[in-house]
Amino acid sequence: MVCHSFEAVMMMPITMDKLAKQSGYSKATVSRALNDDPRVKKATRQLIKDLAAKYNYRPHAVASNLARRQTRIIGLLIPRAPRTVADPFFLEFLHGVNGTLFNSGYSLLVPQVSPDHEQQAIEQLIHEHRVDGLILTEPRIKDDRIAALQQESIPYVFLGSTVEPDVFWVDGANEAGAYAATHHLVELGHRQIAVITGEPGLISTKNRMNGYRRALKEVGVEQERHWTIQSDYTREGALEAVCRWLDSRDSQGITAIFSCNDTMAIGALQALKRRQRRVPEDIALVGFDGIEAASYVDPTLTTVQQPIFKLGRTVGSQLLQLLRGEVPAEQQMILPLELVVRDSSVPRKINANEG
Amino acid sequence: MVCHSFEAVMMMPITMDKLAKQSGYSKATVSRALNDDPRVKKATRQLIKDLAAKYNYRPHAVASNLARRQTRIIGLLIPRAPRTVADPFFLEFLHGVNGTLFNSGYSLLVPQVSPDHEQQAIEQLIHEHRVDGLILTEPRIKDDRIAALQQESIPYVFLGSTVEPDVFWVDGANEAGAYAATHHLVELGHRQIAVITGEPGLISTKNRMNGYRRALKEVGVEQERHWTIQSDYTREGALEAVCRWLDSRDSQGITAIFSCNDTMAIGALQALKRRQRRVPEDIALVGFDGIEAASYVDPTLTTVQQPIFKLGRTVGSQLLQLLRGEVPAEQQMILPLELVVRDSSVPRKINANEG
DNA sequence: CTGAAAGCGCTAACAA
DNA sequence: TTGTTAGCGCTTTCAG
Repeated sequence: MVCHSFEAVMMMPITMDKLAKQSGYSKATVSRALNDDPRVKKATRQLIKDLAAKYNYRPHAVASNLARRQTRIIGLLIPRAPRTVADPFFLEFLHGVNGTLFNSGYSLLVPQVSPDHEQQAIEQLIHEHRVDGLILTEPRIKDDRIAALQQESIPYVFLGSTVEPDVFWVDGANEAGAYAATHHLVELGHRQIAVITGEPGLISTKNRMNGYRRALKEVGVEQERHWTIQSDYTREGALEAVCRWLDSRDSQGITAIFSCNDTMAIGALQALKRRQRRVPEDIALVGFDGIEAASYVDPTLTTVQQPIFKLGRTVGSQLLQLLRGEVPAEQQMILPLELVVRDSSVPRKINANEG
Repeated sequence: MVCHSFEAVMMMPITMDKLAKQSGYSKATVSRALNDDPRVKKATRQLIKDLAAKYNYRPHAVASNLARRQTRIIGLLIPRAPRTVADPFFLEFLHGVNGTLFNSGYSLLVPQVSPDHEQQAIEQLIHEHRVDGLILTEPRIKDDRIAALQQESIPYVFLGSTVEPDVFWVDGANEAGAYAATHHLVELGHRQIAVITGEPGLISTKNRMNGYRRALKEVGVEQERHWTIQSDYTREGALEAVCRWLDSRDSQGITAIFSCNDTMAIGALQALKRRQRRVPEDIALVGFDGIEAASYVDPTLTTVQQPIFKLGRTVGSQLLQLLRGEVPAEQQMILPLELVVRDSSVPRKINANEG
């Protein structure tokens, strides 16, 4: 009994053994019938299935998994502190992944990995046979996880492009998206455009910075050192960093900000309000990701919309293919992004958008 | 092999059998040693553990679970469409639950249950031995799930109070919280206070409505029929419902709104903006839950703060106790809530809060 | 303190 | 088309 306070006196759930006895067939045939093995005669299968239904039989998932050498569980490793599963981007992503996998009978395991033990946690998940596959996020420029994973015989897919070749990944078009965002500001006449960066070392951060720089270079502007507001992809982090930046000389002359994600852009919005800067009149602001909150903060946030949910679905189905032993048509997939212009970059009267 | 493209030629992971052979002890002793059974001699245990470390041995979780008749997986059933795992409240709750359980070696399984198949999904999870315990949310006034669960010998805990006695649950003080929120509006001089309701049939909705009505009655105000804006706990739903309501005669004379959750309050905020009503000058607004967004929407949202994360932790630890066969000190727990006054109810100049 | 042996409930060769 | 027979890798009596 799992638990004393629950040891009700109930009939044991019926097992395949009993079902075999009852039906007069062998365990093997019962197993085949229930798994729709074409070798068993249609009539037999029907008979067995009816009996199973009658007895309300359910296969014991753990036993079946042991015999099949699988778990039907996928591990999803999401970013480490200070970010959490409560980051809206990852929630939506998780939702997409979960939908796809659950429909194929897989469940998601979301370990809480402490910052320093990620490597060890991965190894443990794999070696203890807790998962059939892994989804990893936020590849880093120098990413130890990949070398380690390549030692293992387990399929895995990254959310985000990797430096290493031969890795399956799905990503949004970060460089192009950041370019579009910055270019949008340039077209509005801005030249002195600051940037709020995410965690350094992440490939996504690098790609977005590259897009930002390309848009500036294109019009002959070189990014200045003090245009960079270093932050960590969190709202709190950006709120503080932007406040400090506004109080310093670094912010002089700046007329626009590109934020590497929406969460930080929302923090920036708060900082700008505190310091009495009007958005977009004093400083225009563009975010990245397209989380839901971007559409209802005030002013509404111009952003680069990622197909977050679809990223989740795509990652999920790539992994499913690998699990089935298929070779996905594409090893790497880049999904297009779309600039959504709202009030934080274009004053309301011009912008047709509704709040 | 799980997957052809991954059938690398790697050494099979070492099993307990080999470990036994290597150490010269039997499988039984090895198992005991690794599980810290006090019966094995200290020296032996050390020897075996060292060997295990040397060979980088990991117990096979599935095999161990089969023998132990457990899964170390907890099912978490969250609300059905139109709400999703992406609801900020549930994300934070999930985070709390996950933290507690993961530390004790449990993982969370979050099935995507289609609206009509919830009952069936629960039964399946249990009968297929996929989970050791369940966490359920949003008990309903007439809740079929409970009768069904009582047939099963599996521990479960609800987030939210139930009508049925003998059920383990953890809840915030909904009635008192709603009372405090409404009373706050009353104290500000409001008398015609509308309410945005969540899904009918949910106990939480009922409790919050009761608190709202009590605060009104206390000052001799009887709730009018047209003060009720029926919605569904979603932002989109509330946005539309409030727009319609504002366009109708029902809204005449109303000076304040109590929303049964923050997500809908944010929708209401959008609706009020669209219809050019100032908040709080024309209409004051109070939400419920205390999701993060409440602190950064404009105006910032007065709300009843639930200890969301703590609710998750508490539910998790109640369940853990049940799983260990212990009897929790309290079968039902009500956590206190706190009114957080922000700009949506009290004009900025009066309210000391910072944006 | 340790070992032998019997499962846990299902799947999968291999035979028939 | 079906049955027999071994497992999957670990835990757990029951003996010693």
